[in-house]
Parts: sequence; C-alpha cells; structure tokens
Amino acid sequence: MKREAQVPLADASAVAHRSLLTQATTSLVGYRLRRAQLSVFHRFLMLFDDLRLRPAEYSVLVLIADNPGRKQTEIAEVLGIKRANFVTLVHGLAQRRLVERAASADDRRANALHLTAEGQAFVVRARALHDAMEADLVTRLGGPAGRDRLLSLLDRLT
Amino acid sequence: MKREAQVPLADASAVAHRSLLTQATTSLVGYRLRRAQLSVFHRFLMLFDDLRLRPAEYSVLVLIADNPGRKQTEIAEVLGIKRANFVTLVHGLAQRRLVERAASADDRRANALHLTAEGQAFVVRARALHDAMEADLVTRLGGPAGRDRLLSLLDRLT
DNA sequence: CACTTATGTTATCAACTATAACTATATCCG
DNA sequence: CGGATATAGTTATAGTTGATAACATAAGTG
Repeated sequence: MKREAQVPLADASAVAHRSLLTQATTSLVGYRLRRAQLSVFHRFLMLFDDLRLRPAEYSVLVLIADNPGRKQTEIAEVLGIKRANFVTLVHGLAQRRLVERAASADDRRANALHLTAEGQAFVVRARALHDAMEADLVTRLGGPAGRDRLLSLLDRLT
Repeated sequence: MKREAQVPLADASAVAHRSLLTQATTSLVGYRLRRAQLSVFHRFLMLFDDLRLRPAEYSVLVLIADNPGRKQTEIAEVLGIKRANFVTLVHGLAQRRLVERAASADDRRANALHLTAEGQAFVVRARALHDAMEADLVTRLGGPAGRDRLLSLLDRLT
C-alpha cells in the first residue's frame, strides 16, 4: 500500500531494484478512485463481519426501512441492481427473517418489501455501526465541509 | 440515476408512489464513492472497447512500459493483484503479443516482463486514449486544482 | 379481445478475487 | 557444505459480482 517515490530519472533500469515508476498509474483519477473505494468497502466488510452483512445488503435494508411496502424492482432500480440479481439478495435477507415479501394488493405480480420486527432491530444495530464508520470518515475528510467537497467532486464525475 | 427529492415526511407510504427516501443511502461516502468509481470505470470500458483492454490490463501495460524487466510479482504487488490471478492477466497480454516473459538472468524462477514492439505501439495508442479521458475528468473537476483536491481527499480515506 | 409491457424468477455466463497446493529455484544458517 | 525455509510462477478451485436471455404470470392498452 506504499508506493510513491518517483525519482526524476530517464531510465528506470538504472535505479535501485526496489522502487518502481508508478506515477503514470497511481496519479490517475480512476485508479485512485478505485483504491479509495476498495479501502472504504474493505473497512465496511471488517466492521460488518459479525453481522454478516455486505454493503449492498445494508443499503437494501436501510432503503426498505425508509420505504416500506415498495416493490422489489423499485428498490433494486434505485440502487442500480439488476432485478435478476436482486432476487438472490432479497432471498438471503428473507431467509434470515430480516425481510418479508408480501403480496402487493394492487399488483399481484409484485412483492411488497417490509422489514420484520427482527429486521428492524437489526437495522438499528447496523445503522449505529455504520454511523460510527461514517463519522470517522468525515473526520478524516476534515469535517462535514470536507465531506461535502468530496461528494460534490464525485458528483461531477458521474 | 436521478434520486434526491427527500420530502420531510413522517411516513413514506403516504407519499406519491414515485419518489423514494434515499438520503440515508445516497448521502453516504462509501456509496457515492462506489457510484463514482463505477461511472468512471464504465466510461473506461466504453472507451477501450475497441482495444479490448480492461482497466487492470491498461495499468499493467503502462507499468511495464515504465519499468521494463521487472518480475511479475513486483508489478502485481504494486497494483494490489494476487500473483495467482496475475498469471492469467499476463498470459492474455502475452498471447496478444503485447508482453514478453523473458527468463530473468539473476533469478531463474522469475519472469522479467517487457513490452514487445507491438506492445509499445499499443501502449502509445492506449495512453493517448486514456489521456483524453483523464483530461475530460480534470475539466469536470474544475481543472488541475480540483483534481488535486479530489486526490487529496481520497488519500485521507485510505 | 389481442398485443404489449412489467414483475419476479431461473439459468447461465464472464470477470474478479481469494486460497491452497505444487515445482523449481533461491536463500539462510548451523 | 547441506538441510530447512522462503520465494516466483503456476494450477486448480471456489466465492462474489454483474450482465443477459428466457419464461410464467399479471397488468395495461388499443
């Protein structure tokens, strides 16, 4: 995880056999973006190891908690998940008794998603965990202003 | 790609059946980071569709170009790729006659990586393509100063 | 009504990542 | 020196993720 050290040299083979010229890759927006995202997600995975919850699952649970009764497709689309792949995801959460798929009243094709009582308690715990992580990230970014600057910059890339 | 619209409501089920409450997920650093990264990578994939080159392959080629003669393990480690997975990646590039695996002089176990003449010409083309994309990203970020601010913020997350 | 679209689902497939085990070398140290 | 240990590349394998196609059922629509 420690690169850098780009000495101004004409020929890399003339330099010591330890440092590589990496500025052509490591200085790229896409590359750094990926590394930062992997780092944050890795931290999430560590933190949620006990709860056996993945980032996508967490976002699904929170979204259902805030929008009970919505169809699978609606939740999936907001998160950019294909509905075919969303089936497996919801199935796992349903097996763990965190989510219920109720038959929708007005559309018999659709599954209305709700949290179970257990699911709601679970989300409270998960949210607390994640809020702590988020708070630490904000601190690293130099407070809410730094966070907002980052989000603003990220938006311009999308 | 168009969320937002968090009306101050006590119950989401009372609101119109179109907008979802998403601020709990979409305002998160990790989530936005992932979306931005996916967006940039998606753009990369579109751009490099003709060249049939993936982001990881591009970074490998550039790294070999700037550091000819290095061992597979060295290149792989810098990029955070497991050497077991790096084998397949290099094999693909070698089959396309872009990269050569030469026996290392001082270590008969190691493969010294070089670009072929064809590989060097290919990298020139790829670099030009990528430089154009990078320039556009920098423009979106409000110039080099914006880019540097972004990279600085991303570093704090790692 | 027939035609088209939407929902959830299953079955695949490709790409990426991670781990274990193996070989052949290399290095270390008593 | 020589045996133990570590390293480079490789293979095999499994888990995760994302994408696509096809299907049954149900809604919508002219």
